[in-house]
Amino acid sequence: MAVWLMKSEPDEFSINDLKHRQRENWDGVRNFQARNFMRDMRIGDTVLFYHSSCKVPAIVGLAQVSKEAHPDPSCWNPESSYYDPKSTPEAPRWDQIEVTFASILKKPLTLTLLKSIPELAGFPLITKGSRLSVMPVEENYWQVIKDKLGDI
DNA sequence: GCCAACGTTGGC
DNA sequence: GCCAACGTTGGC
Repeated sequence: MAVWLMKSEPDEFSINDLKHRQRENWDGVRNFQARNFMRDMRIGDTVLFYHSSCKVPAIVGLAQVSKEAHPDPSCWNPESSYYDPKSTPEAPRWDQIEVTFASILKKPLTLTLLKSIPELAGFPLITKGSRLSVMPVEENYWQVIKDKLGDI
């Protein structure tokens, strides 16, 4: 079973929003690398929910993949901020997955903390300039992070 | 196929 | 709000 990390701006969609809704389509991903990672996701995979572009960037909760990749209709909607005229229903370019809420961490794992852990050097989230919004969490990194999750 | 220009991400 | 880093676009 794989583990992934997904970024969301809490002003747009936070872990609390996910808790209230329980399930949510993860749409709007408009980066090929991130999309390809989503295509590798399988039902039941663990997702680390990360708050980005906010006061305290951090892993704030856990979720599970509950639907595998399928076309993201927001790219066909001219009203949507995710609209992409290059994607058509005949030739879908972008995919979404669905995640289901699992838990909110009692203590978020802040980016500052994660950066201070030597074993996490090389983890894409903390390498300089990395802007990937969806990334795999390799087994060795997952073991380290899991240790820091505490009581969930 | 190169690369400059541009837009976006996201930490600070 | 700034700006470094990166991805994408489009002219050539």
